[in-house]
Amino acid sequence: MDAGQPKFRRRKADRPDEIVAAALEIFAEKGFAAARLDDIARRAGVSKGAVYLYFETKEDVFRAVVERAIAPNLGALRAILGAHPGPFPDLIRQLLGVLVSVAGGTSLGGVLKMVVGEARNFPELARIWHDELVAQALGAATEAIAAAQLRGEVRAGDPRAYALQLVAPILLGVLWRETFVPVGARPFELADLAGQHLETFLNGILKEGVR
Amino acid sequence: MDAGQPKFRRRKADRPDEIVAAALEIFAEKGFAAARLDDIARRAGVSKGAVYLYFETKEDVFRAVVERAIAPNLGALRAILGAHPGPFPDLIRQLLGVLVSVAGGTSLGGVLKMVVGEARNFPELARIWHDELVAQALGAATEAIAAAQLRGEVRAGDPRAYALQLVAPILLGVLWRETFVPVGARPFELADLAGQHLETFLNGILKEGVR
DNA sequence: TGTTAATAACTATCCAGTCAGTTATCAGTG
DNA sequence: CACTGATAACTGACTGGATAGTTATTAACA
Repeated sequence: MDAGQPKFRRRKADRPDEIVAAALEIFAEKGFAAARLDDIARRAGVSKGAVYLYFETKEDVFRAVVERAIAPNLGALRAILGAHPGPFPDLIRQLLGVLVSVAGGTSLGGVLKMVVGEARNFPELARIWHDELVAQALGAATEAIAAAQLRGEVRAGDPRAYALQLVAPILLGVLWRETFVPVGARPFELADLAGQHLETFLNGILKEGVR
Repeated sequence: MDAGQPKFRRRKADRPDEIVAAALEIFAEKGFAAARLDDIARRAGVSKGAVYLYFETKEDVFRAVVERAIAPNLGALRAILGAHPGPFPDLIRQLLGVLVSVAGGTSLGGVLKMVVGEARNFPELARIWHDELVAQALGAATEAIAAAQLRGEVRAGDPRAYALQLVAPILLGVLWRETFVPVGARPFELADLAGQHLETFLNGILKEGVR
């Protein structure tokens, strides 16, 4: 036939990333079980057979997606903690800022949904996410809060719970966007939400007279 | 053969509820797609065929589960709003108390997971949950906060965002329990979390001098 | 022209939904 | 009270369709 375009290109180096990226979209849309490997392959511009050149099983693809989503987020977290801590309110402001930009700019929402939805079916993945990302982020925030308590900036109370309170509205806003906005709910503007929450949270957690 | 125990009992009246209860457990564990109707039937103490005497399709069973989970929660919500509002902090305290007891005593967590995880596959169900429960609860809290702002009790700011901030830590605590506790994470004691959050939130949202 | 990335058609399996047959239950009868 | 249909709740084996995973073959490209 005509030799216009070749039927496919051999691009061994790029395929795995492309497949994982496509899989992220499909998994985030449908969940693990309802996602068809054929769809993932098609979205990656490849045949199903090609997926099996790079991954053993569907579960393997899922694993790659979840693990890949950890690295950049962990990077952002480290970037904050690596910087000099500064006064407590600044640190919190920075943390929320990064959380918002990560939530807005990456597929955190989709992955969050996946992890929540498939935790029971893939406990090792939930564990990986917990151990390598969530627990570390929460732990870092917890330590920062505990340190501020020692310095007398922050009220008494469980610092780990304070850390959860800190991130909860943003994460719930993300889940809201993923879950209810597609069926017509009014979204929460994450930046505004974060701004207001920052005010309220600091106001609520700082000791009298520190402000 | 021996006439010891009959192979089954005819209990038409009780079956639907039993099936829905069993389905809730299985769906909450595995999600919609990965749940086998055979498992649901077995857990309900019945054969798969019997399920189809009472429900048209698997989706129909899922619908029943999600809808059934709305009623009691809506009831609890109405109970609060029906009572005289009282001063703002009392209302908030009450709201959080009910949220915690609902979260602890019912399968809110499992259903929450299901709705989040399957929203894209079942938009009508996400819509039902949003319209009939979530939006109403959030709307009610929003109104209460807006009213308190008018009375000068509460700071300026978006009342809807305040409402989200109010419930976020509890809901995230529930999702934490469902997602990460099974893989070894330390749980958040919901009652303690709510107590601390109540303090922080009120402290952060009330105008100076109101306390 | 040899190597191998990639395809496309195939197989095996799993499971939602069906249905013919079985059995609990009960009203009616002797 | 014992027996007997009649009824319909219930079972379990079956089917059809969908899809995870395999493989024989093709074609890119060095």
